[in-house]
Amino acid sequence: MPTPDSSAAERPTRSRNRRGEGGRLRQDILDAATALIEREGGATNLSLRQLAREAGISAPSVYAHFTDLDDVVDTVLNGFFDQLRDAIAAANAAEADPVAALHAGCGAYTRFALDHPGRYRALFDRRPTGPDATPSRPVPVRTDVFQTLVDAVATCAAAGRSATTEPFADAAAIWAALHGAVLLRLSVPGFPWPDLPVFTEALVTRTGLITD
Amino acid sequence: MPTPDSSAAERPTRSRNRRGEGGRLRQDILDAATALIEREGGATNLSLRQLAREAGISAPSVYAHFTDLDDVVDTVLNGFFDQLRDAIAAANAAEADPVAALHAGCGAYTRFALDHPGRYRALFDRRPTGPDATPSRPVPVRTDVFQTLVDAVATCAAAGRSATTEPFADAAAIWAALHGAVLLRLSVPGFPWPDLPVFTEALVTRTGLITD
DNA sequence: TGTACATCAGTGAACGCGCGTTCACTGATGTAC
DNA sequence: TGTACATCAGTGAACGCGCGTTCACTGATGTAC
Repeated sequence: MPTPDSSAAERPTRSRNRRGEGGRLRQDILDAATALIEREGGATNLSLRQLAREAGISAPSVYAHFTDLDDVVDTVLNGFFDQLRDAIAAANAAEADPVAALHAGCGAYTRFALDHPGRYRALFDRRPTGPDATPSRPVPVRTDVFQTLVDAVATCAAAGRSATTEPFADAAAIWAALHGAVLLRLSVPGFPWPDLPVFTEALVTRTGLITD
Repeated sequence: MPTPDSSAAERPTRSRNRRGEGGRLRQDILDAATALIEREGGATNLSLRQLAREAGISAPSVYAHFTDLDDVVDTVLNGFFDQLRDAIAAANAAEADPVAALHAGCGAYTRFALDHPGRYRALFDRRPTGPDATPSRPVPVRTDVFQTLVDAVATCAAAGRSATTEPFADAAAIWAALHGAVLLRLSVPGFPWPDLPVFTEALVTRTGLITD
């Protein structure tokens, strides 16, 4: 019995798709990218060869389905944004009371981030596209995800449950607070952070000027 | 007149230090790292050769003063933490009124972040050091910087100007909100963010349960 | 004052590596006759 | 039903590049005599 050849792990292990089913590799590549982003804690430093290895194919095979590594990442990130938006919307819709709905949506937001830290980081880890900077990552942050939050705050205000006079600004404040709360937890893991749900609820109540 | 040789730009241009002044290169390397981090918007992807190019020296020269690229980055980041802490402390100390002092400190925090986005990102852009992850960046976040904030909140509470019953937790909430506010601005530059000073003040007032 | 020498600051070439991308190719699968 | 062929999914080798790190070196500066 020969010792396992470590370079064999680099060889494609995947069995080929049947004719007409070549499109399945596309999904496999996206799944591999997701797994890799989650494992690496972000999309920075992701390489095409690493992705191919994860998917069990050779590097050039990626080009049959995507123009670029950026193309893969763009597609994956858009899927993440959809997942996040859907999670928030579902949590929101499950509560009849407007304040409970707001809290539920925000809770879903932070839960998504802490359950999938790599995904969450990848969504917001953009380099500035300044004059000198390389335009490496063109996908903008999908601000439609944020709209759910504005609506939830506005609904609270309409029901007389929030003292806000500027739902947009206050929703932005909540968003910022949620973002900071989860990112700091990820960046400073050794810190004695308070319990997240309690923390989030207090934060939303105060920042959103929620009243009983 | 020969056309400028583009590879000549890669050649070291720096004039050598005199004997006994070799330590000056150390500072030049740190300055180059700072410039590069600021220009690149973070310390991720910083390379030793790029650093040497920026400093006008050859790559191996770095080893005379640092064990590693990580060693350079660690040193620079610790300096950034000092700058941030000093900026907050100075703003804090300039105000006699405890609430004004808290606001001033928080204002200094967000100003530092937006004035030096690359520096700020570098401070908090840590990859998780999980089982599979490479332990590439060992510098922990310097939480002593955060202590200033806890003290400022506690001082407000002692003066009866904050309704907080948990200064630590509420200071953590303020920190998270500040962090999110600046990072989201950097990550989502196209968004119609409210004016930062106003935003920050409202955020601190609400999250810190500040009273008049 | 002159000179041989030690030291110091830093260089340049070289190594092996992983990368993105290209190109000609292979061989299994399905199809036309 | 059998067979020649087109297509499709994917490979493997090769390229030039930037990287971290090593090593022997160079040549200016200071020092001992």
